Amino acid sequence: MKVSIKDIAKSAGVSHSTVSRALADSPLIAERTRARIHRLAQKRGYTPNAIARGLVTQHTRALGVVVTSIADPFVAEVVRGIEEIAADNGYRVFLGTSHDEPAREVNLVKALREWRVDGVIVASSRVGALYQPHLKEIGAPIVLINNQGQAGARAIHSIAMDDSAGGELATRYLIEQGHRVIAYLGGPADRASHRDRLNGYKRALRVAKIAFDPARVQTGNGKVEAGERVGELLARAKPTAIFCYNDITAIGALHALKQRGVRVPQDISLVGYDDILLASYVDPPLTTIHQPKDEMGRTAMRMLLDLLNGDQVANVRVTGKLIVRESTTTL
Amino acid sequence: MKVSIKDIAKSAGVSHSTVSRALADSPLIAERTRARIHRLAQKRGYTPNAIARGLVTQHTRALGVVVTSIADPFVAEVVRGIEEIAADNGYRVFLGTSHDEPAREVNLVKALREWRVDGVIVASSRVGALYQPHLKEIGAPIVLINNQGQAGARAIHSIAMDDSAGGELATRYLIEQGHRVIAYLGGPADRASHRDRLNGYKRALRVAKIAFDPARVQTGNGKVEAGERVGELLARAKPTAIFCYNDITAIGALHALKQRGVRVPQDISLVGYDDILLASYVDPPLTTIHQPKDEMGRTAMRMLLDLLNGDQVANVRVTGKLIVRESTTTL
DNA sequence: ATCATTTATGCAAACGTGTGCATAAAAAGG
DNA sequence: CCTTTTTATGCACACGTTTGCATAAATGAT
Repeated sequence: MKVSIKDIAKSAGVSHSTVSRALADSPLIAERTRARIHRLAQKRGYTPNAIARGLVTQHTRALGVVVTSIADPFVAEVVRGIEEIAADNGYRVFLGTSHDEPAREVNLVKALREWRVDGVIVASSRVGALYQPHLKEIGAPIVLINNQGQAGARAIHSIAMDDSAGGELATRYLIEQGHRVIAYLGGPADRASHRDRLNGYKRALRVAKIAFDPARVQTGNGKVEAGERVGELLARAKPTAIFCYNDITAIGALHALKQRGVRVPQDISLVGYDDILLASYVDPPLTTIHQPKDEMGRTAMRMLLDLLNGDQVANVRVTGKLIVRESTTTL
Repeated sequence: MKVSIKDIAKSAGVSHSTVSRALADSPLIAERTRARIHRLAQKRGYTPNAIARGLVTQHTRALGVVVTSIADPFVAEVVRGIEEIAADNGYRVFLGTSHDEPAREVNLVKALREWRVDGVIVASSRVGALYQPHLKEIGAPIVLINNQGQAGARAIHSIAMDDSAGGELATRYLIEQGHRVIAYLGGPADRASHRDRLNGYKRALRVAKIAFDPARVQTGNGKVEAGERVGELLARAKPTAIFCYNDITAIGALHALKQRGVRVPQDISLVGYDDILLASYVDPPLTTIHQPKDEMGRTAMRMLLDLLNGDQVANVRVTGKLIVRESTTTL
């Protein structure tokens, strides 16, 4: 049986309110008794009960963090950033993974409501149709990371990568290296990040007055297989450079190209996206767009803290940085 | 303001106890009122307050999961497994990361006590000297994953990789491929997993009647840099094969070898450990020891469930599987 | 119709804290 | 020394549930 505030009150011969105040270092309590009670609590190994405290104070100092899959390295980095700042500010993190399964999603939201979390951060690649309405019912501030939500969803705070800018950055770099026939080996057609990166790609072409050719674009699933299907794109578009939806896709492409004897970057330049750990260790190391993952987590958490503090916060849009490695060369 | 059990009691014209029982589908309540109350609760958007419930029932259905770093792909997979089973059984997971920093560790343990979690899973590469005694104070069942705890620490449940068997497995394989001069590019000297893998390495040599030569062993930090220092080992021991502490180290070695024109596996064979995702996508893909990461997480969680259920549980020891890829060849 | 059961509901205490208000004790002011 | 102010403590209620026990209503048995 855990020792409670009443137990130590009895030992000290005071009321439990005095103990409560003493432990909270309230100025109402005489220094002598305060010290005495602290010592006693220490000796008895007293630990305050966050449950009981939460019940009366009406806040829990607990946060919900919901992600699709913690096994995704991108997500893991983000969560790392969140947890770091949360811990530093005395908040606890409830982790929930949805795996994009509706059943798990509703379960998760229910749990967060039941626990009366003070705030929520969602780092879900897809904030489902089902999800969004449920979310606001939680009745706590919410920060979305990289949400795919339509712009219409206001009153919800978010921090997002500027995928459009990233796509443009990557493409412009290739153009500056002298490339003119640049292909885009994209991701899932229904994903906003894919569409935005594609838009950036188009914009860069437009600026450079290069005509956009749909034959130079191919969609994929964002996994290795998508990259391994680079052959079709090659045959159709005969590009000198390929901008890939993400590093994983680029690595798949690298694999396929190597097998058919196409050298990277001598024969073809390759640009990825995300800058996952892997990117610097494949051969050749990938030129890519770096996403500041843990920094995004930290920023999201800081936004949430401001929100909890009642402050106004502006949505944040971060731009990726181009990391030039050895998978690209001048033409 | 959230709607409470009393609010809907008032609407229904019954006492709050009746509502409580009705919502819990107690047989004490007449079917008619039960249904009526359920409808009402639904309409008013009632969500039970887990805090209040926890206070009276004395259990929270919340678990603490403490890890060193969620950004470690190994850990992430384990956590994924834990979370999956936990969620399926109606348990919530508090995630805490220690980063091997004592200050964070004590903070974490304190938080877990305060929250009165029902159980704890620790997947920390190092369960510090500081840590262990604090842990038992939590007063909840604990399952350790891959704990470095000395065997003396009984009454604590654990699931662990048999690192010794894994080290032997890897080394034996290299021997079977005809290698005789095999080096071990190890991890941190104070880590049990390092020592165990080293022991396995030695045992395999002994069985094959190959003399153990300390010059063929080098410690590292388990990160890429450790692998990049493979040059020293090469110069000193001139091995035909290297068994690496983990895949990350192996990848670093791969890099360094490539830079100095040493071909893998033609000139030297390389074996990793862990089978992280990365392992199959580097060039050449790594031969390695596969650790069933998410399965370990699931098993740990099931052990904890048994413990919570008052059942007796036996410690588990799992053995890794050898995955042969292209970084090794016969001599 | 009367009493004994069964069934359905309400009462009240408990979980461990925080906190406004009352009050006792001590200090200050005259 | 008496009143006023300050200082330190206790009382009691609240937070939202669950649950043992009492009780009222309904049913059944005779």
